[in-house]
Amino acid sequence: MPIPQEVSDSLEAVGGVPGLLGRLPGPAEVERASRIHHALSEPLRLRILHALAVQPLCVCVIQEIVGIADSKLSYHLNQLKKAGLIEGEQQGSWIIYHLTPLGERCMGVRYPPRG
Amino acid sequence: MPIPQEVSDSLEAVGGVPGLLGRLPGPAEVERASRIHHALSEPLRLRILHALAVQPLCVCVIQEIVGIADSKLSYHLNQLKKAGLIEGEQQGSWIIYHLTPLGERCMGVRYPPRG
DNA sequence: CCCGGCGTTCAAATTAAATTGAACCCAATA
DNA sequence: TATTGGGTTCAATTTAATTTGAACGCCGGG
Repeated sequence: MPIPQEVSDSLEAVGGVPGLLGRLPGPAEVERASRIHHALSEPLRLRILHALAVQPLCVCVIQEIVGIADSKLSYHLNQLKKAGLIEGEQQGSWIIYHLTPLGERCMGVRYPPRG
Repeated sequence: MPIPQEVSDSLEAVGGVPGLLGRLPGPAEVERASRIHHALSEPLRLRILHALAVQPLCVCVIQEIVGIADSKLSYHLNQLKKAGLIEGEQQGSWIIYHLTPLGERCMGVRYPPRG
């Protein structure tokens, strides 16, 4: 009795472990998704993204919204940028950040409770 | 000239910073989402979820699929469980893990490049 | 009852991420 | 060109997450 019937039966149907392995996404796709999720895994960064989902904002206004030190904010903005979720355009003295298309798609996903 | 026109104009339209703050989700919702994203932020865990999206599996089969030490696997399964993405049912000697409804919804979301 | 397989738990060590404050760069303005 | 406001960068520290291996608990078969 190697493994439970319930498992081995359906595992047969997909070609065993090798068959199942063949159905999994490749490393590149998995790592891309994990990087995006990691960027989204901090409340502070989610809050920034929600604000930018309303409209583009310069750093000083984002700072008012989240209420943290400059360098900390800059760090998190950079994390979001590296993940491809936001971009910043220089406008004179200011840098105006906005969501990228990827960022917008991410903000469209919701995780309601008991789901 | 406090902040850029482009920003201040649209900011006016939503009621300034206070108005924008009112549009943001509350802390509970944000923290819930961040916990889910954190669980999804590791390639190993994503791989496990993809496998479970094909069919329920006992730990020993998951172990074959991901090829890591038992205790490490157990740690990551527990992270996924705590995030509400998977559940395990004891079947005799084995524990069979499966996606929760939330887990299934999460696996339906994709992040293709250049999006 | 004892033993082996299946999986979890625990504490210690490692590694990764976030925070902090000072220094810095750049553009605008006097 | 000196100065100020807006943001970033850097190195050092702190904190959080992951890894590792040994010990443990549970169930089922001799």
